[in-house]
Parts: sequence; structure tokens; C-alpha cells
Amino acid sequence: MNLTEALRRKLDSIGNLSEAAIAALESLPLRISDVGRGIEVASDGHVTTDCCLLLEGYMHRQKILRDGGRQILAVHFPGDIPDLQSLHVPTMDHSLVATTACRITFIPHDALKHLAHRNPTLSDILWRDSLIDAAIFRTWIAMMGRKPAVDHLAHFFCEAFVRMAAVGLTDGNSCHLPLTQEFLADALGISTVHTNRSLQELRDAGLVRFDGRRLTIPDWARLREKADFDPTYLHLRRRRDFDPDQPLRT
Amino acid sequence: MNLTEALRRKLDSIGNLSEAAIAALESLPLRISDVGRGIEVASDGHVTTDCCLLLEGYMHRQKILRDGGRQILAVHFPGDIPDLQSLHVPTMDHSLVATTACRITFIPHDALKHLAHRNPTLSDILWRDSLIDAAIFRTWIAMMGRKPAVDHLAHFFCEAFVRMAAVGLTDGNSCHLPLTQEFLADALGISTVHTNRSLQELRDAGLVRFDGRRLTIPDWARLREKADFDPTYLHLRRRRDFDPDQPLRT
DNA sequence: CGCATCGTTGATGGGGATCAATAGCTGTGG
DNA sequence: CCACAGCTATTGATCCCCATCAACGATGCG
Repeated sequence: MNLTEALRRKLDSIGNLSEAAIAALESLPLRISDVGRGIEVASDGHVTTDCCLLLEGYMHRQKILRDGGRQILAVHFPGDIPDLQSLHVPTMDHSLVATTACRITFIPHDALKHLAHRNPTLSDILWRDSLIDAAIFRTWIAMMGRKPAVDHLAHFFCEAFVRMAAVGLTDGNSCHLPLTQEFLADALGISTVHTNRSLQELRDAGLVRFDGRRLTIPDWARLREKADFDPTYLHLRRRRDFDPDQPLRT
Repeated sequence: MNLTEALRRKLDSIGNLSEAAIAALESLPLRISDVGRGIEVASDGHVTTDCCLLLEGYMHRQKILRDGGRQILAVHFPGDIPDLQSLHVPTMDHSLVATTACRITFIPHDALKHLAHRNPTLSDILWRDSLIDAAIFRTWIAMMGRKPAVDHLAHFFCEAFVRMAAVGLTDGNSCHLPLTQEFLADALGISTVHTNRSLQELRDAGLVRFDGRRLTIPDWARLREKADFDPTYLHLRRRRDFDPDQPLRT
């Protein structure tokens, strides 16, 4: 997926982006790079000078605590700018990691700032994107604080699916989602053993099929119910595409 | 506290705000309002047309789940703009509530947007503020996922104290913090009973004194250690004021 | 002074952590 | 093409942190 395609899909899913803005983004001095699985593209505590646009593959953000524990904070799909916050908060308070091998593009902060200052519409939509990022964090907090592991896991799958659907990365009722159970555990804040058992519970209930690479949702309505999932917090446009009764159109 | 004072302290703590920008903010059409304890200033699911600047008192943001559970997402102090995100995401995905009686000022979105478009410096600092809001969410996620209740509680107190210190609302090693144990429980995602016992543990260890109104930290170094607290994520300027060895200067 | 809110304590149970071991899977090199 | 190494998934057993239930003080306010 190239820059135009990835960004168009992404920004189009959350706001109204003009062709002029797209063109402006493409005029930026870009540096495309392929990074291997597990590589830290931005490290906790370091100061950054570029944002990163994900073109292909999967990335995630994480914090490693002093006792060695890992907490996954976010999962990112092509089209995302996972460390957009670094534009105005250049010191990283977490790390950005390539979950799988992936292709990314670096965008220098100063160039992006310059562009944003000349193009308030673009600035607004990027700001909005960073605010939706925060809305997802809030929902995760609520899930971690007030839901049992199985429901939380169900919610995680709902969110991943809807977000991927929003950028056209789903295929019917399934999508590519190469995450290990250890990864899911660190995202939900539970143990790998308990993750395994929660997965089985969802699987046995016929709500989800997941083999570490591909997620399939045989019964959206029931999964949504189990997870108490309400996509409002993703603040997507074209909400009708994600109507619970018609969630699988792409 | 008036508008100039509250905002100056707040924005000054996180970035470099020009006098021109302050003046511009003061020129906005403002509507000051007093709201009683427990009032919902902005409600989950509703569409807003104004942001809210907190002048006096305490506010918080929360999500009520379908099963009735409540998750506190953030606590706000004077100078904060608790629903700044509504500027570009006007549909609320949570509620903004007056924790205590408080005095607030409404700022119309369109006026603020207009101002931001004409004053990129102001826009950037507000954007930055909303990104720090998100950084706090990330830290809460890590605490909820990977820390036992006592440590999490200790961390909550550290964060509250440092944030209040940053806007000059602390007094030596203590500050006003009128929160019930039920509130703390809903913020940490634990039960009130367990909150009570965790509080006792901190108290008995001599790390914290807290009576529901006032927080006192007799031994900052040890509390910080217990909480594994690192203020980097608050992205404050003048970090020296919050050096662990000298945390109590105001 | 009566009621409501809030804090405290004890008892019991459960969701999930931890420990430990087995089995499957993937890639890599000989 | 096989053998091995390393990672990932799965399962069972045990334990503990924290939830829940229930009751009793304390505090404050009209």
C-alpha cells in the first residue's frame, strides 16, 4: 500500500480530507523504510524528530515496567500514524514496536508542523486522529477496570475488526490479525494461561475463531453483545457501514 | 481563580504561551457558570458545542457501563480543560462530571477553532495539552494492567500531587484532594473495600496520609519508589521543580 | 437529633496468577 | 529432507489477590 492509498483510507474514515491536503502530504520529504519484527522504531524515553506512517504490516505501542512487565497500549494497522503524538510531545513515554515485519514512512516533525500551520484543515484532522487515539485508551481503561477477561477479549476483537473494516482491510467476516496469545495477554493485562482459556471460551461459544493469524467472527451480533461493544468511541464517519446488523460490508 | 490565572498556570506548565495568546483567549466570548456537585456538564453520547475550562473545584470524566459499573477515566484540577477533545470530537464517548461544586467557563467550539486557526502557537499548545491527557491514559492502562492495587493507588497519589504542584495548588507536602474511597475505587478499577484496605496499607507504611479531603505525603522518595512513579509522562516543563529529591517546592 | 453518606472490619468465594509439564509449530542449518 | 532449537499453544494443579456480602461505626448536615 502506498502513501496516498494508506492515508486516504485512514483519514477518510475519520474526517473530510481535501485533495489539496492529500497532495500536500505527498509533497513532504519522505523516507520509506522496511523494519523487521520486534524492532523498536521509537523508544521509551528518547526524543523523536519524525512521525511514522504505517504502510504495511502491524505495529504496537508498549510500556515496559521496571519489574519487567509489559503492557501493550495500542495496536496499529496500515494507514495509522502510531506516534502522531510525538509531533507535539517529542519525548516518548512508551515504545513503538513493529509487531510484524512492516513497511513504514518517516515524516519529519518540522515539515509536518509547517504543513499543518499552512493548512488548518489538515491540522484539524490530524488533531482529531490523535483524539480518537485517546478515546480508544479511555475505552481500554473502562474494559480493564470493569470487565472480566473474556468480555474484554471479545471487545478487543470487535475493536480490531471494526477499525480494520474502516480502512478496507477485512474480508467478509474475517481479517488478518497476526497476534500471539502472549501479545493478547499483555494487551489485556492478564496472563497467557488465562488468555488461552478465555479464547477457548469464546471459541466454544461460537463467537470467534482465531488461530494466531486470522480472526473470524461468525456471529457479530452475539460477539458485540458479549463485549458490550459500542463503536461510538471510534468516531468513524459512515457509521452505517458498521451498523451491527450490517457489519461485514467492506 | 480567574481565567487568566488558571489558564496561565496550566498552559505555562506544559508549554511556552505568549502574552498575545493569553490575551486572545481572554477575548473569547465566555460564559461563567457555577455547577453543583455531581452535575453532568457533558453527557456520554451527546454532541457538544463548547469546551469547559475549570476555574475552581474538581471535575472528573467517567464511563457508565451497561451493567451499571462506573469507571473514572480522569481527574481534573483548576486550569484544566477537561473536555478539550470535544473541540474536534464533539460527540462525547464519556461524561464530564463535577466532582465537587465548581466554577467553570464555557468556551464555544467555533470561537476557539477560529482563534486556533489564526494563532498556530496557541493551537499547538492546546493540541499538546490534549496529547498529555492521552499520555496519562496510557499510564493508567499500564497501572491497571500490570500493578497490584496498592502500587496503583500510590501512583494515583503521586500523579495527583505532581499535577497539582505544577499549577501551584499544593502546600508543602500536602494538597487538597476531596475524593471519597468509592471514587478512588472506581478510578482504580477495584472495590471500595479493597480501596480501604490498600489505603490502610499505605498509611501504616507511613507513605501517605489521606482523610478524604487532604492528601499528605510524608515521604515522597518512598512513595515514588512504591508506585514506580516516573513523571516523564506528564511532560511538564521545569522538570527540576519536580525532582524526586526536591518535589515539594512550589 | 435523625438520617444519609462515608469509612471500617470480618467472613467467604471466585477470577485469574503462578508453576509446571506436554505438545505443536516454524524456521534454520547440515 | 531431517533434526534440532526455539517459540507458541494447551492443560492441570495450586494459590492468592481482590470481589462480594454483611454488618457496624463515624461523620456531617438539615
